[in-house]
Amino acid sequence: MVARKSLKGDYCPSARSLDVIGDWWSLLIVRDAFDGLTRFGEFQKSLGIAKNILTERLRTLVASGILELVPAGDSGTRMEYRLTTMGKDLFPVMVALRQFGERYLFAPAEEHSLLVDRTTGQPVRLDIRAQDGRSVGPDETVILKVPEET
Amino acid sequence: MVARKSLKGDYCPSARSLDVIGDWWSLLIVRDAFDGLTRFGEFQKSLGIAKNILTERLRTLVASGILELVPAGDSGTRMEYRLTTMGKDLFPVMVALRQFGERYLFAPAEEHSLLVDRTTGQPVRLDIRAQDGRSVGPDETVILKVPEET
DNA sequence: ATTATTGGTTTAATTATGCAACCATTCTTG
DNA sequence: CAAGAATGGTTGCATAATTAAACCAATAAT
Repeated sequence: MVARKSLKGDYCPSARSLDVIGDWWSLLIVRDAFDGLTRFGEFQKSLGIAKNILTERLRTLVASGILELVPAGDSGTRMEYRLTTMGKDLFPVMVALRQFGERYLFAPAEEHSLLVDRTTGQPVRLDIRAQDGRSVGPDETVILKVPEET
Repeated sequence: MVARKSLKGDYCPSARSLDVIGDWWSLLIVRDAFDGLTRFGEFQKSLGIAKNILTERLRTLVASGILELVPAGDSGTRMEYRLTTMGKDLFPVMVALRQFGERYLFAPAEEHSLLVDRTTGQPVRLDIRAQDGRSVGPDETVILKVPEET
């Protein structure tokens, strides 16, 4: 392996996102962060990830601006990892993954965790809509490519 | 390494999704498939991925039901890889990744490809809404955990 | 008929990941 | 306040995953 390909320079926004959070563990860490976990040990226990890998991933997520290290409230010098605003904006990605998994990766009767509206307790929906409010799928959209710069 | 951890049995739908498409290349292949690519060589050229890895990933995506092999129209015996219905249902994941990338991973003046409504040419939006239509963010939702079975 | 393209497979080298052992600092508890 | 436990790592080694490059059979083009 020469080096894993970097997609930093790709013109496609999805590719750049995957460059930041597209590895095996990062989105699972982010999921746990959305779930309220903040401490190294919590992530490690929850994910069963090797500690050295967790160290590196947390460092990368902090460097990317998705997590930040803030002093833990418990009157000590310990720190905790929290989602930044940028990190919280991965919410739609998590919801989209969840929706896909719910639909295709569980047996009909199999139970699974559920994302619900805090106030009503009802499940939430994810929609992709045109400006006029129509719901659109992949066949109703086109990706406009930006021509190369000269 | 004993083996990369499998998340098949996780009760969290996001985790199961990541188990299927959470590796480094799969979503990039899916992105290209949404972009209209169908042939082995097209993916290989577009992604710069090693051919043996591409072989394995395509096979896995077919086995997962995200891609299917169909006879290519060009009067030969060659096959092409096409998104299944299940594969097309990854559309929201791709749009969410795109939206995140657009917001955070491009310089203000930097141009990027754009997903637009085919009929109007206007950009599309992605929203997460409660049943009553309110747009909800991470702080307005809770994940209900299914208790362990006894 | 000959050559080029497609769609791979195989091999060897390198990187990434995991596990276990270790360690310094901070908490807790008697 | 001393001693042990918990936290949050680091280090070293073994194994798995990824890569580039060479190779190859079947098809397509000339």
